[in-house]
Amino acid sequence: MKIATYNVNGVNGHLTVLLRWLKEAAPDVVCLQELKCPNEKFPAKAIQDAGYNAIWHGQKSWNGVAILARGDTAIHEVTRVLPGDDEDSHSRYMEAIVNDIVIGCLYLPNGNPAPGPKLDYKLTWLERLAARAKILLAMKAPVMLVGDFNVIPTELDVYKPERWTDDALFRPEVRMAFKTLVAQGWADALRKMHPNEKIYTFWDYFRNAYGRDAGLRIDHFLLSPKLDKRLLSTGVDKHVRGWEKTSDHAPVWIELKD
DNA sequence: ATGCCTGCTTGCAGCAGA
Repeated sequence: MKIATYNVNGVNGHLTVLLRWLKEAAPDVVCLQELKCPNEKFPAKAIQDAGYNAIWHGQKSWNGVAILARGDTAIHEVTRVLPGDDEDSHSRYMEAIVNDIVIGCLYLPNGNPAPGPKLDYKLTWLERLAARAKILLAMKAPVMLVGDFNVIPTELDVYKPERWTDDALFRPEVRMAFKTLVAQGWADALRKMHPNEKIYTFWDYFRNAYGRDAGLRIDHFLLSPKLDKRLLSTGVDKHVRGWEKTSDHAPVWIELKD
């Protein structure tokens, strides 16, 4: 089974690229982030025509997440809210059961400019995620937390670490929160499969970042022990970032033993 | 220190992204 995550940066603005990639990569399950459209504008028909069922939670202009499953595979929605803050109106989390795997699809807040209220929101969100993650792990079920974490875990995951020290993606407290989360018992799938390799999943639109390979690794798969045991391979479809009218992220995927 | 690009808006400049 192949499961992918892709921050599309506008599901309608980049629909052509999404459909082209779906056809090429044929993942069984896909977590999307940054739909940037309200629920009624989600391109459900185009995605269905491409052969995928979908559930989605959008929002006007910003955020938005979706889970897609190929063919007849059912998607059982668990929640579309990350518990812990009734006032939080951002569409950043969806949880569903697909092929007996619990999948948390997430779009973690960026947090910039930092310090400030946006960083505070990010750190609180990370705490809420850690609380949810702990509950999911305790279920002893196959679980994965997947998506755009907006966290650069280590210096190996950024082209020029010294430029990012004060950035909300790389600040010590953010990296520490991520590390603490992983230490609950999760496996960072891409890093685990490729311990010393430079792996990027995002290249900014500025200054020809993709051409210079000035990237970041911020899209992650965290696997519970049961899924970690089934992990076969991982990858980044980097070439997709080079397509016309593309997102600033590339699709990332893992393969699991069925 | 800022803007660089890009997508989105009851838009045509401003915000957010990372």
